[in-house]
Amino acid sequence: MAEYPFREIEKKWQKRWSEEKTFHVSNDDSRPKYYVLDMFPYPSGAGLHVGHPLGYIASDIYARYKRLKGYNVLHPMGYDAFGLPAEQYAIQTGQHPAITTENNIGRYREQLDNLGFSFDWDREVRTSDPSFYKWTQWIFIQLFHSWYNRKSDKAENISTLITAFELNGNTDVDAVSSPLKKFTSADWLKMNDEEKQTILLQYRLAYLSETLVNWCPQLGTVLANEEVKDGFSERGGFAVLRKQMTQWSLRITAYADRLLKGLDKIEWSESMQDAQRNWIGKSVGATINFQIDGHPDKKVSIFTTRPDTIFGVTFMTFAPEHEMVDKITTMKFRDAVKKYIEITGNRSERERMADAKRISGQFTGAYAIHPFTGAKIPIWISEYVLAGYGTGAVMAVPAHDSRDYLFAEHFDLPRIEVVSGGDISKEAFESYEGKLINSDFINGLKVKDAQHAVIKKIEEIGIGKATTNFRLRDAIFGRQRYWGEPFPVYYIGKLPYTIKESELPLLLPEVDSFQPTESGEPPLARAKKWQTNDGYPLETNTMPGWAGSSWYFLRYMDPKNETEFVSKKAVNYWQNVDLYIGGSEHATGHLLYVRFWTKFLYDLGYIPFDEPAKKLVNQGMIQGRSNFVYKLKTVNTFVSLGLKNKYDTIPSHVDVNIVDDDVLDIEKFKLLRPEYSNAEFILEDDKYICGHEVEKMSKRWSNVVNPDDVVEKSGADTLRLYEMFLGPLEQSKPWSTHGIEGVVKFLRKLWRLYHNEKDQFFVSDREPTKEENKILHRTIKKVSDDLERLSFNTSVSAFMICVNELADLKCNCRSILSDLAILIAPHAPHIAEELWEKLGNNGGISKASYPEWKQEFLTENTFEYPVSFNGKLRVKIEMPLSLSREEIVTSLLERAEIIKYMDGKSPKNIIIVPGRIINIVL
RNA sequence: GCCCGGGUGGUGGAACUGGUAGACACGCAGGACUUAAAAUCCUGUGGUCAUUGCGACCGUGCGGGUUCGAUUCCCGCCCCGGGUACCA
Repeated sequence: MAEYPFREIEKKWQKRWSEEKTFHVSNDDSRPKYYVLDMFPYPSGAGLHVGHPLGYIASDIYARYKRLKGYNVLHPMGYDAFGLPAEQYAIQTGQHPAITTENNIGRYREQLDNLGFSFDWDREVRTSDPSFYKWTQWIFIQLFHSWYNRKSDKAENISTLITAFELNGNTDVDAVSSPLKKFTSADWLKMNDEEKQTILLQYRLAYLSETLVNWCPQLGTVLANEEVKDGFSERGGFAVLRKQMTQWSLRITAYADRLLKGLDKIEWSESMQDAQRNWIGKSVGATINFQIDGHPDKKVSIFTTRPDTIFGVTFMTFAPEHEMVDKITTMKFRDAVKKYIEITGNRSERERMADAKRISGQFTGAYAIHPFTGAKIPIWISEYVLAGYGTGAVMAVPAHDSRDYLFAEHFDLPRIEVVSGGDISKEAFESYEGKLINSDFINGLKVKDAQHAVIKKIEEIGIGKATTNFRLRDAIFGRQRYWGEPFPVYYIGKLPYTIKESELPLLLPEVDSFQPTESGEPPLARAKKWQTNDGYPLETNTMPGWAGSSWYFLRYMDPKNETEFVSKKAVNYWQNVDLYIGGSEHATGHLLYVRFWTKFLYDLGYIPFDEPAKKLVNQGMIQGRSNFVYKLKTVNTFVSLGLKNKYDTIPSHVDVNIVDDDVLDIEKFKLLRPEYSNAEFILEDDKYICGHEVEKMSKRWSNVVNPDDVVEKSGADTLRLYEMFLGPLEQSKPWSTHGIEGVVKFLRKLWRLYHNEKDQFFVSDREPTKEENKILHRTIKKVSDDLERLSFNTSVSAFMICVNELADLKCNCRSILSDLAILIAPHAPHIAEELWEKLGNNGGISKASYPEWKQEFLTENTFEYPVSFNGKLRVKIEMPLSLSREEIVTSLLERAEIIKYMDGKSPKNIIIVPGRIINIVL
């Protein structure tokens, strides 16, 4: 029998969907809306591999399902088109990144089209397109002209801040800002414009500041914290140094608490929420001021989460960069301190981390005074205290903090036990379970109560207060690169101003080279006339990769709008994303920033919601399965895996596309490279068996499998079903085509239900039997339940069971097969469309409505009860479901097989769960 | 170290609220059709013992516990994967 002609069918329907704009979505629709979004890809030169579509297939199935269920579904796709790889390529080859990007997008589009996705391509966005980045720049301008008012707990226009300054200076303002001195309204009114702007800059949500940044010399740019992994750049793996630079930052810290609280009202996976919670890192405690011995005018402020342990303080530690170090270090220790600061200051991020376990520090010769006991507390400096967190200084309590403990042990400093319950001769006792001892007025209190008591006391005597700290840092927002959004900013002197909104977009200028200038300025400094009409110089930094992705989900709603980033009408209709699917690697980058921008735009009243996505699902990674060949060291001979231990060999990766089930295609291998053409092989069982390993799917490991190849061989519907059938969406798994044959067979079997032996379309108009209805309705119920909880793998099994059962009955009943075609349309849209058309329908299956399951076809009269004795399953007994408990017991005790297992005993208890199980306890 | 996720047949996995463990599929074995192969179809397939039949026992990483009943809940441990890293 001929197999079903998937190549013609798939091409035919893809063409028709595109020509008829089948998936075009209107903003003007009376149906309820549903927004299904994929994280848009960065179009790399390598193209898509089979791992990329996993999430796209899942979201497409869901979008198609929701459409059949009567929703108006927004399901768009676009490209995160600015980024480093295209630019690195430009530096190497001189080809403009716009061209590289355009080519790559073309390739991506072809590959996506090949899989039959139901995207509305009229809504495509590209972050590198001026009509898109015009609005990225516009949002930046809004950030620049906003400040965060703690009193209203939201962002406000900077004009409200200026009004406040004019009335009362900044004495009455509660803002999230950089550190600032207090000034009065009189002070403010006396200031010139430059002074005023300098102060306002400290309040803006987009601001310039001189900070310690992650500098990557090889990439020639600064990186954000989440772009640095283990001291190396995430892209390229280059070393990262710490460097002091003036940089644009976004004041995401203003939103720390709201970003944390917002997690409770969205349906994101627990691990994703945890990752964000940890990254935000809220800790509640107190700041306490200590006087410095011999410096009555100086006090040092420390942050602690354990104010209860204040009587256990035996020394203090400052970060080496702490501004007070220089002022308090005594003559005797000056040289040693200077040397320590030098050594630690010059180390790269990588060295510092590698050395994290080594304990180092230096005594300054200075002492702090304990506020309650008056004791002199030695002040040390050490790398383990970070300048950027809290106040950059800690009160060290070695008995109850493991880092302080190790430090004290190393430098032979005393420890005082103040919370009972541990053994501080062995290790620090960090538990909250215990009572305070050796602690004056808090003796005998529990930890929590002691904390409150200490905070109350320090607030009373004015030496400290309750404080909350966040680990989250403001996000550095500039890159010294070409291929990104230009800042809509110019400078008068050192002060930044934004260009007029009417002058947007500020187009990325042409440059003669994509390298930094000789004086080390970013590439934009090469552009001719990179200045305003009035001759003021424009900013030469560009925005980082995550700028566009922080709001792109809004643009899809209204992608062609030239007067607004999104119209009120569109955003009020579509609201936020209902289901967002993407990789978990974006937990602390994109997914935090997009939440931040959403909250910001909400504060300004531009959008009616403050979370971008109600529900988020992270698809697992499809890993590569690499293959290896083993070459003898001295000669051009390759030895099969099982025999390689007998020889001295060098393993090397071999292209997985010429390996089938670990068996190497020797002829193709010989053609791979000239030096292989005369290679010799030592085989086992006449075959060359390759070694294998699971690695990331990457060109570098020759283990990339292109979806186009799978589609060519088995079809798009097969690939879609197979990727879903592999296992739960969230789970990572290595790619293997081992089970794909099962899906191929399934689709053939489905096709045959609608055809006779001669492969002619043939269905019957007779009424369905009870049994056929039962199979159909059970499947409708199962599949829709599975889809609602995104259990795609089990929905595929349900289809297989259904088709197997209908095939056993030789069912060719039109009404059954018609509903079945609709059911499977989300998963395998091409074959479903074809069958739908053959069934005599016009207008396409995506306009059909999803069948409803009916209880009447599923209700059973009897049930085959599994009967256990003491929990061990022994027999199965069929019984009517209408029986009462008593009738079941009576009926049971009459049966021979039951009596046999009773072994003459009388049952202590008989547990009956109707329709489930019977357990007889003897 | 800390925080998540996970350990189920030869393999991918199923079992949704504590109720028949191993659905579905791959692989393997045997058979039918065929000159042959492919395709298709049928049968079997967790382990051990018994196989003349019934069957019996063990079994969801390991050790305990709760329960009539535990892959599912609780306590302790081991291993694998991911995130994070001196955050006071």
